[in-house]
Amino acid sequence: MADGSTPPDSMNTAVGSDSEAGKLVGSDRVLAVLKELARYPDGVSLVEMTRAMNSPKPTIHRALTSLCRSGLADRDARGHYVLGDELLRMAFAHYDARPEHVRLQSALKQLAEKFQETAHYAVLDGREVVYRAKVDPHGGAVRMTSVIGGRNPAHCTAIGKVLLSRRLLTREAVEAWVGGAALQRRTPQTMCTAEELHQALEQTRCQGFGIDDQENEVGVNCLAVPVFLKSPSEPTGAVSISALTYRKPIGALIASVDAIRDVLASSATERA
Amino acid sequence: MADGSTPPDSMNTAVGSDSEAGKLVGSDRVLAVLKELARYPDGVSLVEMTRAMNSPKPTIHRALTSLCRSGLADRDARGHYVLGDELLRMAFAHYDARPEHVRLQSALKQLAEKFQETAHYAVLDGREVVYRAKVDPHGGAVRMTSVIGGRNPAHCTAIGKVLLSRRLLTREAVEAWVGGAALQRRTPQTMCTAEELHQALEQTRCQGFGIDDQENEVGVNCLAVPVFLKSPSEPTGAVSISALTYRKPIGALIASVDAIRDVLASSATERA
DNA sequence: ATCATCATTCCATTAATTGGAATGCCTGAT
DNA sequence: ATCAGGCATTCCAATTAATGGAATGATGAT
Repeated sequence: MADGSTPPDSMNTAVGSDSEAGKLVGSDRVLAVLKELARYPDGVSLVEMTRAMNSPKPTIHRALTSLCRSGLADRDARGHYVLGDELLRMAFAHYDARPEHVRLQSALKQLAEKFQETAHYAVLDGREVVYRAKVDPHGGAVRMTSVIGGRNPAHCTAIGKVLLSRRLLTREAVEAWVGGAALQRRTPQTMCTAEELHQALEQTRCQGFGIDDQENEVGVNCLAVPVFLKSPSEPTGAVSISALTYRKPIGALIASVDAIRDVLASSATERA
Repeated sequence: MADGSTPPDSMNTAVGSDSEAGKLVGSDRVLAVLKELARYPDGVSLVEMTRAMNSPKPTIHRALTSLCRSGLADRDARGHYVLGDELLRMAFAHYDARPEHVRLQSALKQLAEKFQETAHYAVLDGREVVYRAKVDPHGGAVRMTSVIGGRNPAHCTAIGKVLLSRRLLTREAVEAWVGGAALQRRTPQTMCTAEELHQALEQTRCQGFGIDDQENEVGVNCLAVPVFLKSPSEPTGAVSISALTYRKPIGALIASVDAIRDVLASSATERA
């Protein structure tokens, strides 16, 4: 079983391919160690970390010592380094206090419970969406792998499409946004050309909600409606319901769109 | 409304009284900036941070730049610095992956739903308990202010008492643990002497669960049962239900203890 | 008892941090 | 349009801390 440590893969948005990075120094290296440390929920020994960062042992040792001193890291019973309570407290407290979350948490819970599916809130950041809040339903045997702070390409998610639909009004705008690089294909359904995307955005604009019919992951579909936290015209982000296709096909989600809007409306006024 | 920024108070376990700390340097200062940054959910400007840390502007600027470079901090629309998506992703992903959490998350959800009260999992760390997982019930008008990674004195919490009851077997042991410093009084009910505490631990040992009858906060009571994640004899931590006294007095909690144990037992076997 | 592995400490060299001061940039007032 | 004030950003020489190869403890397995 999970004895020692689990050096996982699959992470990171773009920048830091930790291992062989261009030799970071000083504080940057300490921060890189912190980020690497987060990848080992079971803890990691100094030598393992040394290998992962391929840096001399004393350097890593100092970095870890520094992290421990500030409470951002801790050592478990076996002497392995793990993320510290202080870091977790920091992150969760900050998260709980963020205005967008306090205003959406209850709505997301209601949605997750009502539909027994995962509810997300996410914002647009360039060509990707960033998940800012997430509520899982209760009993679910399967769980979404999404994580707060995690990302997905905007063009193949319901949230991305509904947010893009209000920004990319013309075919030219869509083409400019798509830019040189082709859109990543995630599934056979993914829309990978500016033309397809433009069509989809037109439709999204008309109906006022975005859908993702297994365009990001086979077997999962999604419906998203925009959320206006600041301006009444510019959405700050969008809320989505992600469902397993076999249990709740995209048609069922579309049929529920009014119910979703009701939940959002009622828990918005609740605070207003 | 929440225009600028909100420099809060009330935090930290012991060590870093940020503001006038003994002039940290190098990476330590960067980490201190990171911790301070977490206190401003609405973001903070460079000068504000400069004041908060009372350090020269360029230094803080470099620290923040460094944090941004690694994704641990970001800048919002107004140019204010906030905790970065990367930090949140890190913390939440790490949290989700921790063995103790994957094994308890579902049980806590069931407890929170069943009793419509907040369920916690916490471990003992010296004279305090550290909350490691938390699930709030749905509709609740009031919410516990506890945060994951947060702490409370062990002697006035149900979790602390049930865990201590298995470690401090004799009156002498209790006295040694209490040590010189008197136990902090949180409410009129708080047990502040070794004698009182020893009595309470005796009873806790007999009944196999710990209670906190408004000993930590007036109007809130709590019941905790130990959890054995590793060894079958030494508890790794404890799970508690925290309830508002007027809604569910301590007697009601005690009456529910078997139901609580059932939930824990069933979701333990579920994974075994 | 011996060996292997890992954590920790040492210290001269090296290279990065430091912070006072100057500059650039934006916003709002006149 | 112009100016003032507040803020972010950049400069640079002196200083100070980080660096890492090597030595030393600590720990546990054979």
